[in-house]
Amino acid sequence: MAVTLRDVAKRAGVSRSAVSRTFTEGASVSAKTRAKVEKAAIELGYSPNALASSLTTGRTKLIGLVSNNFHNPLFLEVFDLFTRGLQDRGLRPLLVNLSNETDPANSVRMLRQYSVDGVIVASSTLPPSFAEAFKEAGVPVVHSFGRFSTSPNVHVVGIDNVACGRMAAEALIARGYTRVAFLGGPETATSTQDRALGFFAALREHPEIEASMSYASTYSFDAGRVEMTKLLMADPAEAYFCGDDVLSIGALSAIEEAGLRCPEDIGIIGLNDMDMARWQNIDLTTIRQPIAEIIGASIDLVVATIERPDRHPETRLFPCRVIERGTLRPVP
Amino acid sequence: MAVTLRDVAKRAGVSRSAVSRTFTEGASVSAKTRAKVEKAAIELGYSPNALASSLTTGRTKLIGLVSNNFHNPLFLEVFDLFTRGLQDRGLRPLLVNLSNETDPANSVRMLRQYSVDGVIVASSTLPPSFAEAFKEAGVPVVHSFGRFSTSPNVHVVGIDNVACGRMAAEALIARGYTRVAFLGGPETATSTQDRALGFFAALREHPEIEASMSYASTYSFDAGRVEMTKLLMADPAEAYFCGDDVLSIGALSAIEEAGLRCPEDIGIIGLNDMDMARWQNIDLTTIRQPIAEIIGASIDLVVATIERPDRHPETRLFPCRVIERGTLRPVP
DNA sequence: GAACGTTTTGCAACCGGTTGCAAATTTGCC
DNA sequence: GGCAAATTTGCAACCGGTTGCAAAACGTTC
Repeated sequence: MAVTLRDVAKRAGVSRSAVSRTFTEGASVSAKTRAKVEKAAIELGYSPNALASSLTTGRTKLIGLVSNNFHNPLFLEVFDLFTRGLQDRGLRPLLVNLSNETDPANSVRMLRQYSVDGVIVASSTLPPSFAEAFKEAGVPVVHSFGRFSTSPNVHVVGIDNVACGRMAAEALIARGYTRVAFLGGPETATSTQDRALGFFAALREHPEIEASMSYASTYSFDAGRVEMTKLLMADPAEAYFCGDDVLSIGALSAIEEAGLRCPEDIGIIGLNDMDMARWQNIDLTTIRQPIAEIIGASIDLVVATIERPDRHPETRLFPCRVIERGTLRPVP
Repeated sequence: MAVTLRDVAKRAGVSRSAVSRTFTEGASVSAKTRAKVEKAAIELGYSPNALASSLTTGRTKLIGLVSNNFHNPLFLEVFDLFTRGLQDRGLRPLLVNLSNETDPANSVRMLRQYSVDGVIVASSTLPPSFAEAFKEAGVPVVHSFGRFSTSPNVHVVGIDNVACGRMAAEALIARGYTRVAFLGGPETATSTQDRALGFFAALREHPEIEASMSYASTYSFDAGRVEMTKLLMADPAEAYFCGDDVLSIGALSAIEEAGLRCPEDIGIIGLNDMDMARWQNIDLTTIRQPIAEIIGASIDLVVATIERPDRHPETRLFPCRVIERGTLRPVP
């Protein structure tokens, strides 16, 4: 069925090497044989077997794309950008859905079996050790949306979540809120931990402001709604920094359901600026995370690491900024 | 760096064949050598190279997952289910993002280079010819969410869009609307064409009901909002069947923006029942498309076709049903 | 212990490519 | 046309596995 190198060689009347060389960049072939080979290849509908060649070259152009975020609409944008970015560089994404798994062993084994050239871990909830497991197995790896560290063991690309927490606090303070709160994602998510850190650090400089904190069980609409409903029954704060946009939207829904209005009764600021945040019926004030830049840098970094595996681990952080929309009252 | 069959064989003091056989299901190895080999394999951290073995076995366990829907939140659910479903069967998804490409030639070539065992085309907008190109290239293929045909050339799994259009019309009629309309997706999408067909077929049996139609430029929030805004400026219908949920949400936003209420002033019924449709601040009445079943069947079918490539093309359709929520007035 | 049937084993060829090397061809120059 | 240098070519070995086949080892039975 499949047409191979040998078939083309026979038809073109040349050796197999000649055929191989016409399909390898920068190999030594005369114009004449190249023409013969190309003609035969087209006639037979030949295209080289990438996996067979990987055996000798050691490169598959396969990149493992590992994620556990298949319920946050932001990640559709993330997958879109990753797949397009990889394709543009001639690389192929092998997608791994972690679901509830947190042990890297299986993923490492599987991706090594497929000899991926590199791995991108795209998750803001997995611990650094997850990506490190790939490094230990000798697989070039980049942790996208991962936890910032000054002395990282693996490449990390993302944002400074501590700074974002601080930025959120300052945005609330600037708008004159005096009773604020952080409604975080899951307590175990590194992103939530860091955002809380920054949020409360900023507030420590403003002792006059009352602050509290609670956790949603996941980064999801339902969890945000449930948690906010609970908060509304007690004595809610004037404004909330929500762990991310989808959590914010859940909270907004709870507020509306309770017959309250946003921002008149309660303010909300999210984080991510996912596509949906600008939908007019949501119109969420949020902190933009520059995902296109993060993803571009992640791909660049994994490619660079494939070329020089001993490259020193690096952290690349991108600045975030507040996107002013309709869920916080304006700065006075 | 990488540890190979030969290393394990040497350490275990057996032939390479013996090692290969201990890792192949149902091969003939004595308990004694198996134990020796496994011990050596663990000590060296060996796991077999899936791509090398694919050379002789002809199976890579790689499945091409091709889609052009990276902006519709429904497809995050779709990718989640596909990746999990494939993983559960020991298969690996190689993701292809079509973006604006409609010519299958590139995808076919690329996926053949990677010797995928099969391909799943997940799209409700691509024409049947797209999936057929894979079949012609000898690659087992299933078109998920594809156009229903009584004499298909390739396997199709999805819903009967004509029947859904009819169901939508009947739902509106049953609720006493007398001026209705279809706000479709892009005119070229097969799903929109078929839904329109069914919608107007049902209305032909009710000549007393006024009906009209328009197209949104894409299946997206913005397109739905823009189109509905335009419609509201003229003389809008009492109720709209929108091409899908995300279009519906855009339309809802436009309605709200115009100071109108739903369902009091205008009714909306969507299609898909994506996760977001049940969010309380959206609460969209819609027609549920059973995506988990569709995806499960698609995987089963591609696996079956890999085993018997000459399998006769088949259409598997799953029934849809109306999910009653808050954007249509109740049945009297 | 011999004869026989079963398992298990290793050899060697193969899957579809790549690549170092030496031989063959071409090119440039006088 | 002759010669040296440069380019192109094919051979053969290899990448990391699998597998048909014949030989070797094993287990039974008498």
